[in-house]
Amino acid sequence: MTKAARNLQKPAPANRVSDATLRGFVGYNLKRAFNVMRADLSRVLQPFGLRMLTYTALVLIVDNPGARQAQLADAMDMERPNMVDIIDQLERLGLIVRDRVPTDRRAYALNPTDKGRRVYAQAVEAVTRHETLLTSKLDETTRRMVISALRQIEIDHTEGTG
Amino acid sequence: MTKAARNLQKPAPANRVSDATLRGFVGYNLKRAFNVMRADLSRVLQPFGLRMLTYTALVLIVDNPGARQAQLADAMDMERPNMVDIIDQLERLGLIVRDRVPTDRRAYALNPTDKGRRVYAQAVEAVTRHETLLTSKLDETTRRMVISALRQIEIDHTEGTG
DNA sequence: TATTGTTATACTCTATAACTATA
DNA sequence: TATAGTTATAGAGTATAACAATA
Repeated sequence: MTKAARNLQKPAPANRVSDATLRGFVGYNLKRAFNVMRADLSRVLQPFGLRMLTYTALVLIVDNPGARQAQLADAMDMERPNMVDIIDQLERLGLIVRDRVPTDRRAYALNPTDKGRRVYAQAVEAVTRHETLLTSKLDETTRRMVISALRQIEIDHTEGTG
Repeated sequence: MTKAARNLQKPAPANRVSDATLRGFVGYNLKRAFNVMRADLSRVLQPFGLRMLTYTALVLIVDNPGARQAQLADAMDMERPNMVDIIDQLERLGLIVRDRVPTDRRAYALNPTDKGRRVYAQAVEAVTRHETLLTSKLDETTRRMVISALRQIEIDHTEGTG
């Protein structure tokens, strides 16, 4: 029996599940698009031994040498404890170092290594290609408008909370 | 010492972490907005004993009574094993039932209970209010454009993959 | 007292492999 | 052989509580 023939035998309402109710929400479409993006990004970052968050942290450290973990956690909008493993991994990969801050012996100044800067350049390039594919159906104006709208969603909430 | 005064004493590059490189990517803004949405949605759904995925599944089951788990997993773009716990939870909450399909004893027809339909109505209303707040800075045209663009991102990838 | 980094822990979302009972 | 649901397991991304060292 062909797949089409099989489908015809299935009960009508169960034949194809409709998500029409949910499709009207930005939140639902946001979740779906995010999932697609994350799965694809993971694949792109795998050759570098990176995942989404270690990639993000590496970019922030190269762009902001000397930043502390708490500042990084703040910038990534996450809790401090979750930074520890991320920084551990980047250090183990030899991409960054934890330098002691002489004026505050509680803190670490996070700095990229030469290797870290090289991997940064390669990874950003790979992610840029990934982004191009991801948004291939959007013209530049739409792409910018989406970025702007997503930021509005984020900022809006941040204002209301803290 | 005031917070502003403290900030002035910190080393310049570490003072404020810039994510300018990442902000140019749709992917990064997507992730940030998604995180905000998810945290807020969890709070909204908590009074119903629901989380993001159980809410999604409940809506799909009420809108598509009789659907099987595999179909639901397909609609939610997730692997079948991950549906089990979601359906278990909805069943334990008394919101849905697993009815045996007479013509295929391997499968379950998922159906909402009366309580499930009531919670559905209340939860969708609460999520609608949440969505309104989330997108309060976007006019209706922009909101629709964002939904359309997010869907393009998702569909684009789906075409390339399967 | 407050902050930095840390440990411990738990919850949620996701994926893969392999099993059972059916078909 | 293939499919529906399941079990077991692992990897990511989150959050909270509490601690030691330092400010």
